[in-house]
Amino acid sequence: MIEDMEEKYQGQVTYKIGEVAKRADVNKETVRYYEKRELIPKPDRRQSGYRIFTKRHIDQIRFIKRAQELGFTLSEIQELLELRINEDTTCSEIKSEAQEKFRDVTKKIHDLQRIKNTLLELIDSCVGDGPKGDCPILKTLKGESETGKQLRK
Amino acid sequence: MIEDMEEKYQGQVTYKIGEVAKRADVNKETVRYYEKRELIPKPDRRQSGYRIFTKRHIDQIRFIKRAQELGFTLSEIQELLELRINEDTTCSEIKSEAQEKFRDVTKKIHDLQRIKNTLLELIDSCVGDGPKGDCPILKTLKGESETGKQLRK
DNA sequence: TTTGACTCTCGACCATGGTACAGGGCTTAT
DNA sequence: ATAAGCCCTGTACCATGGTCGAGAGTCAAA
Repeated sequence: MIEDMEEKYQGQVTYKIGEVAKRADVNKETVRYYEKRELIPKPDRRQSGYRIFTKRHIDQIRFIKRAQELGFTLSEIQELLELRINEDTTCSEIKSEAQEKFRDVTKKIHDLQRIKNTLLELIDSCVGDGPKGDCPILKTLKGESETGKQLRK
Repeated sequence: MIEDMEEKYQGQVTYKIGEVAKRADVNKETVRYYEKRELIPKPDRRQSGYRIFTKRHIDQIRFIKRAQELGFTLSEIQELLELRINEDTTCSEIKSEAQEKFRDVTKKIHDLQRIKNTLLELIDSCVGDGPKGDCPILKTLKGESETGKQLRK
């Protein structure tokens, strides 16, 4: 057991939380939050209680951020990280996670496309003058028109 | 002032919350939630405290559900409903709300499309055999490859 | 009249991804 | 040695859109 954690990092570059946050471009609170959610390895502590971070931590936070940009949720990222840690994990398992996400995203685009088309129809159907009484958009939302029927899945 | 609300609805079709929920295809709790959020008019009460709903309420909940399908949030729907109530509201105001939503949706589709393309690139770059050590997907997430640079906005 | 199904309120809880204190304790440069 | 500027924990809070349960009261059919 190493008692003095500060000794363990002699000669290594370490970071305090503020530095980590800046380098990974996140909020300090976010770093603590990721630690709590076990998305990054639990950092050692100085005797004062200060967290001792290394480059690994920064890299991992960046990893998380990139995966988020790809639409992975934090829970999914957690799975991804577990795969990464597990020695037996194969490339194909990671690939299939990515494929599943791809399918999710594809579906989401489809749904939005449907919504977009309906909105467009509504907008086109509305001349845009006169009082709201005759507004075809409201009529559709009320379920009074033909177009409205398409809204129901 | 009407003291006996039950009298007020003599000869009219009224509904209790369970019936409303069934007809509008939502949870009873959702109906109460909408009332609390002022998305539906406050129903009168019987002497027992039971809510008295009419067809108007059911229609309005359906309106809300349709608007949700179009990607409006409850807050936006609230605005829409306020427009509807306001006598001075014109058709063109409603139209421009719809247009704004259309722009939102279009942007969201764009973002997702970007994500989808990146995922596809990643998937294609990975042969899918061998250990995870060389997995190009992980490498990209780690920021080790060229593709990774595209991930950063 | 009894009994089962319904309704009431109120507060807590769910997931998601954080943010914002308060009230302390360190650290570091001057 | 002192003060600014870090860091710590813990808790509460933000938006979003609900859901659930407890404990009590009501309604309606047999």
